[in-house]
Amino acid sequence: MTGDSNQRNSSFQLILDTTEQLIKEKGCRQTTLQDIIDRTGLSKGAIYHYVSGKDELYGLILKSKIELVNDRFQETISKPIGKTTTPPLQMLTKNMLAQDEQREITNKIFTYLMSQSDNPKVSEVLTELFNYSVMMSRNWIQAGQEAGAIPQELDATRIASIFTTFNYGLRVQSVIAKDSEFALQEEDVFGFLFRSLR
Amino acid sequence: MTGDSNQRNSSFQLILDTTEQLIKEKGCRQTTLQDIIDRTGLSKGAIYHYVSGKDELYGLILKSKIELVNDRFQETISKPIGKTTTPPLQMLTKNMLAQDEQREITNKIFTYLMSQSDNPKVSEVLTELFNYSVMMSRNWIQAGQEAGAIPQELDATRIASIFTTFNYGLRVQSVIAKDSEFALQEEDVFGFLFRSLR
Amino acid sequence: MTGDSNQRNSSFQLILDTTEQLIKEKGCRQTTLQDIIDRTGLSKGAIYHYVSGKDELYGLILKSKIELVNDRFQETISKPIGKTTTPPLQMLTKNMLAQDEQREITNKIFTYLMSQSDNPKVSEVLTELFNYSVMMSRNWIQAGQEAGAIPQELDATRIASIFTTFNYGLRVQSVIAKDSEFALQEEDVFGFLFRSLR
Amino acid sequence: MTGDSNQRNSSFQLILDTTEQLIKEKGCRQTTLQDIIDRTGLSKGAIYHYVSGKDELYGLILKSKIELVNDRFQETISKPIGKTTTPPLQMLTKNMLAQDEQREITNKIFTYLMSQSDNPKVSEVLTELFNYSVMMSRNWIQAGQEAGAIPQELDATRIASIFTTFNYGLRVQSVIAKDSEFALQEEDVFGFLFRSLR
DNA sequence: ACCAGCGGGACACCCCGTTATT
DNA sequence: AATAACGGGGTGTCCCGCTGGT
Repeated sequence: MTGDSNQRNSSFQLILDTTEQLIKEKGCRQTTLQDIIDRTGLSKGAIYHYVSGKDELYGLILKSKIELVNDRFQETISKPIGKTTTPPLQMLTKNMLAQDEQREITNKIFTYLMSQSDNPKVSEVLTELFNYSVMMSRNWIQAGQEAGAIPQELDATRIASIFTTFNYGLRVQSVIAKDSEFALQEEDVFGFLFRSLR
Repeated sequence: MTGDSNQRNSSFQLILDTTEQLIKEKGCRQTTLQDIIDRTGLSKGAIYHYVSGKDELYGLILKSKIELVNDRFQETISKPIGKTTTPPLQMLTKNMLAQDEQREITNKIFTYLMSQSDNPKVSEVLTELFNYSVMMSRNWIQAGQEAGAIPQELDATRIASIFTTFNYGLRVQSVIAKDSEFALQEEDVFGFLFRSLR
Repeated sequence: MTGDSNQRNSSFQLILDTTEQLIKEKGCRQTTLQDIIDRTGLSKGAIYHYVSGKDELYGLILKSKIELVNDRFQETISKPIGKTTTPPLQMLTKNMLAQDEQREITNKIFTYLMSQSDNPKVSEVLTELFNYSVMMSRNWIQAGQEAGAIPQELDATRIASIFTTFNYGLRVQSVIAKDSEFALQEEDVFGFLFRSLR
Repeated sequence: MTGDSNQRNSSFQLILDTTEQLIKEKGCRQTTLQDIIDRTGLSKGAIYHYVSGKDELYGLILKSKIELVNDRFQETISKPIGKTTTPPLQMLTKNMLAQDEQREITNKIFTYLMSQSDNPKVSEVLTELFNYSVMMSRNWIQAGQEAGAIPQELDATRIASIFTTFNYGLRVQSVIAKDSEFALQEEDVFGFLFRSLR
């Protein structure tokens, strides 16, 4: 009984995990359905049974990644914050500039999907993601306001939009100008965030 | 001789213009070589004679667009600026949020190329573009500083990087969240720029 | 028990009716199992529980349609015929040239199955159908002979074969040359039938 | 020069001939592009270069076959006909009932295309073919009339339409009821044609 | 410099039928 | 009776390189 349920989940999860790994290794465009077939051992039909195509597959992975990040984030802000904004701000800064695997892969998928945004389904996922990001950010700011660390008079939604937009800018930068002499450093980003919250 | 050379140039320009038009109509991915061949009336060989493939072609168009924008920008800042930063800042704001054809098409190509950034040639073009944008922005800020409109003690390069990054964020936003309730408005962007320059 | 049986019948009938409707809307080839699944709300397994595949399903629908037509026909000829052959001949003519939904749909299924006649099961259904048509036609002619409307010396079976063959020809014509200037008109068909029965 | 031209023709012709052979062996539906690729040694791209798909390919083969048959027919009727209609009528009868390879293969392709007649391109080919057949038939009848073998007062076009339609009926019969006890025999068909021309 | 046609390989989408399970 | 998971194959289409001509 659970075996069956696991069987199903395991195939689907296998597709997700395998694809993620392949994206990590080869990038989105270079990862083909054939690659996924070869590595999962599943057939084309089996994969098509779970997802309606590459776009949806990538969208699902991106979503799950984002949700994972958010869960971690929620955990963090649910802990009591001190009087100063500095510690969480620094954490946020690091988050935005992180070059770890998670951010790397979400960036790859994100850029790939952006280039497919003519597709309404894709566009929808992307917009949804943007809104979700803003709302997450707003939650965090409001928590900061309640804790007295961020001025009450600031419009949390606006600041959240600005943060999110800037964050996307950083994502772009990390893709196209990773090694540029002009790439933003931690102190620059921190300063930007700090000034925005005064 | 010049006739011949002009002939070539005109063919080359024809390819560029036609492709741009096609991108406008169908998007980058949907535009095929066959489309370009059909509409230009040129042969595949002729196209490959000028460019090494679709990516390079798109890169060239993007470059030319950016240069065109910059030329206009340079013109603007070469005119004397008044004592207040406001007027040029407002212009900049409008520029960053513009939804006109020029920005639309550069966004399309930009997102397309970003998804191809595994290709070193593409990546190079993109980085070059980023650096170019930062340098342009820096020029503008320095001009502002010399005119006394922007405080001397600000690091022009850093601010330029932040502006450029934010600008890319806005580009992303205009692609994925054009109609989101959270999309940034003119006053938000203006406020952000203004605060950054104090 | 009967409830259960009715349940099954209703599922089976649902499949038949839904498929017929889909064929009417999209044609045979364009109608996919997925369409049937979506519209019936049944699963693939359920469908395969009742029929062995698309071909058999279509065959069943075709058969039921033909039987329905024949039932109506039998009814008609079971009524006493007058001295002249004209009225039933005209009716037959109209039948052969009818462009109504029934004939439309049988034509669609018929042409589809013909293209699958490599399949022995399909071939069998088709041959059966042909024989059935000839026999039906013969019944009618014999009734006419007994009534004295058709000369006794004619070989009913032969005439029936010729009628049936010609009828198939008309089916073909209605599929491939519906609007051709050369398409047969009612008077042509009537003349042909009339001359055959002298 | 001619070598180049031949090279092109030979590839194209190879595709046509190979496909015809495959249809003969496996039938239309069972013949896949892969089969054609394997046997011709050409690539999918090469085939796609010559034809726009299976439908067009089959249409081309059918057309060439029909034209070939017509050429032979034209040759025959260009020879002087005697006073009686019998000899050419018998030839026509044999033609209509022929079970030779030519008729076999045109039947196969014809039935296949009929099942695809939702496709406008296919439909067009089929209608064209019908009209062509009627016109060929009319030519023959008119020749007979001029030679005095067929009564002048008959409407050649009408008779031609009836012949053609009947011929299609015979094609259907040869596909679906080849071995039926009711299948028309030579004498039946001859009788039908003979009576039609009185 | 420019044209023309040929050819190769890859990929995404989609579909049908079967099997394991309940 | 009915479901979900799965296998495998087919088609259309694309991008790009090659060769020979002008």
